Amino acid sequence: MDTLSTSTTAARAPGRPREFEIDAALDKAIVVFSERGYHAASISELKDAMGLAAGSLYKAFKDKKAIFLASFDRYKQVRNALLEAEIAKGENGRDKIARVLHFYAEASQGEMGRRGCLVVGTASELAVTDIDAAERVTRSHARTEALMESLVREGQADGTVGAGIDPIHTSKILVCVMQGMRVMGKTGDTTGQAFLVADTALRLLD
Amino acid sequence: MDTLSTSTTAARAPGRPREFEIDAALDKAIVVFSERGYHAASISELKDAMGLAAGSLYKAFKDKKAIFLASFDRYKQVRNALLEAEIAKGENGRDKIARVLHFYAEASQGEMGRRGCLVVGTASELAVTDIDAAERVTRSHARTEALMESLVREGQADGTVGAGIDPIHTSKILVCVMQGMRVMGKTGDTTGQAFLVADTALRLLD
DNA sequence: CCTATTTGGAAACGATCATTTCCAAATTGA
DNA sequence: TCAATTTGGAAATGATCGTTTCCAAATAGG
Repeated sequence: MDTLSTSTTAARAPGRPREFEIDAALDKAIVVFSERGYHAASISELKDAMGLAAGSLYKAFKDKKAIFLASFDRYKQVRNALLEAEIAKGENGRDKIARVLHFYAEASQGEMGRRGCLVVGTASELAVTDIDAAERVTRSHARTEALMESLVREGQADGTVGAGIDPIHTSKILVCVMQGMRVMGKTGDTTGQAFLVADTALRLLD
Repeated sequence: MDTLSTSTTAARAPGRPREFEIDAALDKAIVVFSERGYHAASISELKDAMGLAAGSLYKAFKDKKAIFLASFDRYKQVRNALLEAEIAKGENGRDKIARVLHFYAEASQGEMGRRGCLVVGTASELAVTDIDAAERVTRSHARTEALMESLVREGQADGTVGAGIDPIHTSKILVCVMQGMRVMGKTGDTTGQAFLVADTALRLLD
């Protein structure tokens, strides 16, 4: 609701001021939702992780689903910011694509890998039964696909990606590879394998 | 437990005989678990879908988790049989790999796509918190990876797959692509796209 | 026919779930 | 200083969950 006012110096609303930061609390909720899933994450667990009383939770959010959707949006915002910072370091189209793949490979390993991707988890557990969750997943996939397509075209323009490949088909398979890496990361096989997958995927750009 | 005795003509156990077939009931449970997930699938929902009373369910299975694991094992058995039948139709290594990718592409579309893959769902929802589920997911991934690796080597031997590619790296990325297709299928985008991904993935074999 | 054993199925069970209620505390505007 | 408003937090609420209990029905062995 008033997420915007946290970044401005707006006149404070009447009443006792909130004693916790919404975004910091959501960052804790993201961990719980990611590794336990939506249904297994109880309010009791969430409030403990977020350091809040149940009453305070329900004053900040309408219900459990609202907590989840806010966590999802926060997750996407944070991850997108990190991803774009990584892409900005790239020198050309191919290098930028490699950085995206490595970004996902990194997230698919160790503790973060076992924790899992909130988008993949939402697609698996909620997309069929909840339209709001499904819309967010669809939007996320579409955005990632559009990003990859633009990077492929950038690579073709600067000569680092083969002129003969199809940007649309290639962006679709790259998104599949990234989602698949996150699935594999949940059972955390031996470290380093995700980077092998990422580097092998680059062959699709030749 | 006595899954074996159903296929033999063993002397019947004492007591009233079971009036339903375990495998047929599990096939119904697979649908519920796949599209709702483990935690959202209630016993009430499962017994309705399986056409059983709760009491009968608990005489056939120890608890909800046992129903799930039996469903998972049944799912893998059925899908593996179908997949191997499809592979058997292939004329060479590359053709067999194409058939595997198309098998997953087909499953990633329409109603079956929305229903989802029980392996992917289990990886997302249960792998972190349940060791029995995690072991099954890991075993499934390992098996699929070994299968793809053998097909890559077969293709290299018969000349339909490039001699220079790494069978291990390539099998890993192919598994990622297949898992990723199943994730994308949950939000069921426009039909036919999964097959484009499958065909594009074949470029990894050149 | 009799006992032992197992199933089918309805009803009951305690536990846990998401959510609400209630009251003291903290703030704003008048 | 005095309403009005909002939060923090503990306790209570009703619903639903997974599971068990209970009894009639159906089989096998003797």
